[in-house]
Amino acid sequence: MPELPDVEGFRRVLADNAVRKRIAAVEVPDRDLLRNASPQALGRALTGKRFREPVRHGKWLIAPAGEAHVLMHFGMTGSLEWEPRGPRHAHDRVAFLYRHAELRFRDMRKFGGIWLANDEEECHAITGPLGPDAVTLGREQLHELLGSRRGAIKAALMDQRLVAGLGNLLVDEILWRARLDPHAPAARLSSRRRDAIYDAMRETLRASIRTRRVPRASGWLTEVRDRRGARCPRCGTRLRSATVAGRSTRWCPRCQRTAR
DNA sequence: GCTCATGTTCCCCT
DNA sequence: CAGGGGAACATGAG
Repeated sequence: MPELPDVEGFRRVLADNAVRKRIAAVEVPDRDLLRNASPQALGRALTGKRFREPVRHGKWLIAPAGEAHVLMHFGMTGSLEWEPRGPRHAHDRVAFLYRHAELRFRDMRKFGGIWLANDEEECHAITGPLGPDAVTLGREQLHELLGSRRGAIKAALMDQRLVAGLGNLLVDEILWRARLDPHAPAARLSSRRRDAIYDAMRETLRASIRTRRVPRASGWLTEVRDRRGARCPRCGTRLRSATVAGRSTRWCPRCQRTAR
């Protein structure tokens, strides 16, 4: 699931439940998910400490605790759950134990992970270069970023170094709303087109964050995109399907144009 | 059995 | 250096 709206939801799970409470212990049912620290090192860094206010940047969640920062990335199937102590889910890979509950890092496919950093500099080294977060991105900022970008608009919006937080579903949804072909060259889009992308991004993010995920809502591309022979919710034209920017892509050949 | 999956990284090309 | 394409990672679901 995890795109920006999901991770924003996980940030709230941590912020609403686990912040400022004493971490009693850390348990690691699957150490594969600890990417740069041993279970012992994670336990030493966090036991007896408390998470402070977590920050989300794109699809990364960063929570300071004690002298350390815990970084989480959720890959394709990760999530963060606050649950009473008791039997864990088979895919719980790391558990932060509290007095009466646990914060559980769950991840079926194990593409996600948890990192430990000592300072901000190490955080940046772990996340790699990230563009401005999609939620706080300004209209003019988007225009500037796209202006110097070669290649398809979809590839540009998916590139975390350019804009952080947009994933495959969101980008297809945004381009569908903006009526723009995913293959359209990112640079030299008309100001009208860039405005349409920006407005579609704002609205899609707003609605998705509210539901804590990209909804498969009526009137959205997401509602139909995985059906064979799916039709455009707007005009009924059969959707096109192809790999763009390395990802499965759906778009409407009638309402989404390449033209500037 | 087969294909595909909301992410990232690495390798090889152009 | 910038981008594109493909494979790999691990584990299902249909």
